[in-house]
Amino acid sequence: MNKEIRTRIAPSPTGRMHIGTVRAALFNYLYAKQKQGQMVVRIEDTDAARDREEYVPDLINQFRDLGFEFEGPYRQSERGEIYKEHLQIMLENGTAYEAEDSEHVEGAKVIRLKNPNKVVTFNDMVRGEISIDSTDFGDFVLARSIDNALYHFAVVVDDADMNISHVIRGEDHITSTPRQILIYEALGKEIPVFGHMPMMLGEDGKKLSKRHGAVSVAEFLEQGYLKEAILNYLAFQGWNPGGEREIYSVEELVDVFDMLRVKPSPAQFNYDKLDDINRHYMLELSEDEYKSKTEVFLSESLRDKFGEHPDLASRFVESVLRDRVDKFSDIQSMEEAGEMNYLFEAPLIDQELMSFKEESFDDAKRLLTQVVKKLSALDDWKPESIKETLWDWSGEVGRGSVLHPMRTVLTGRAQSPDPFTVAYVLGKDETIKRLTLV
RNA sequence: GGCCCUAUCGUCUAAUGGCUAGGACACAUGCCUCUCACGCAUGAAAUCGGGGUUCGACUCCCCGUAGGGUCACCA
Repeated sequence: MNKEIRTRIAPSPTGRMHIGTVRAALFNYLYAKQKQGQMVVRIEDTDAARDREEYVPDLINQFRDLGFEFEGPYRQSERGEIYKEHLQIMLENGTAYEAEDSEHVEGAKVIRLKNPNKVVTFNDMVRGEISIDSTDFGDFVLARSIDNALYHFAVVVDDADMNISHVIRGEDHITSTPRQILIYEALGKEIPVFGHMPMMLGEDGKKLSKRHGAVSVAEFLEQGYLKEAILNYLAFQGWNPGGEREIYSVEELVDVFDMLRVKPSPAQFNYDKLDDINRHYMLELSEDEYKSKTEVFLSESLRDKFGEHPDLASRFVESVLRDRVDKFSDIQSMEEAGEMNYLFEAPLIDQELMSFKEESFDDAKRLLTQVVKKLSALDDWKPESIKETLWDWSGEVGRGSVLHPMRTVLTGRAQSPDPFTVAYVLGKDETIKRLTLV
């Protein structure tokens, strides 16, 4: 019979959840889920000096919000007794011994492993056979004292106790795997299968850090990336299903995921690619979802205006924002760049800006008078019908001579959406009013 | 430095001994257009180097080189 597949993700509460942790969790989750197994979450908080209690809820809530189902969370800080029992086993069977502590504090003893000094070999799911001589790390310390287990020991005891069948983690743990195998052997526990996924680097190939931009999931979320996009992107860092399709939901990934296709080489983070995938998911958002997420990124005053003019806001979101936004924080940048100023306030007339090429202000004025006349007769106020009304005629008199002044009068900007869209967004009355003002 | 891992377009990657080395992002050009964005089309762009093995190597082996990881009484 097949043993149940159990994986685990074991973060330390030393900061907000790192995007790399999310990726590790995702791979563990996909693997377990696909095999009808279970992923357990364990908080590794045995380092009182660096751990901060305040990060624990963030870690757990983040996993939940991202949609991972898991067992736990367990906390190492609550498992001292179990470590103690196992330490005793090793002390008794001679695989560990007490030794003088390095600070030579009176009466203090640390517990060290009695290293068999041999070549340890294991079969890594992504890299194949790896052999390392354990002599390299000597009789390393397992615990500061019988009541104070250290990382490597706690991890092994926990993984064994929680029946973890597959340890999927970052490549930075490769060289510590033999140490842990030694502990499994000393304890007489079954050794799990290891799989070391490649590191995720920053865009310059260096370790992903603050200076590359966002590094915690929270930051990505705050920038307006959708969690579906983040997860989809992360799945493709170091893995892919082999085809040319790149958009997969987590549910779909569960079906196609394959640990054996995980690449051994490190991947560099690429914000442009993330943006592209995010845009894809944003396009799938309903009008209401899109609009309410948009409002979060608006200034208070503009948000109020949106509230006062819900129809105009909806038209703007659907016909302007949809095409121009990769992530919701782009909306913030757009507002700051003044790209939304024209929505609720007519821009000042700028004769120079209004003039198309070498044409005069009076030419423009004369043409706009005709635009007003044509549009006034239009009842079906849609971008397509507005365009239809002006298209052929403007072609005859010079398209730029008509559209350029029209657009600049409406928006006050050298660059903006096309005049048909803008007119539609502003509404018939406001459009006519602005065009007449000239 | 010792040990370990890795190496295909700028980036993410496909091709698990057999095609003109494929796709996506980014980039460039063109089309759409008064501008910007979207969209569409086209293009440029890679097997780190050297030896083997083989009828045949991106693919397997060895040596270099480069990058990364790890060497705690941190996790």
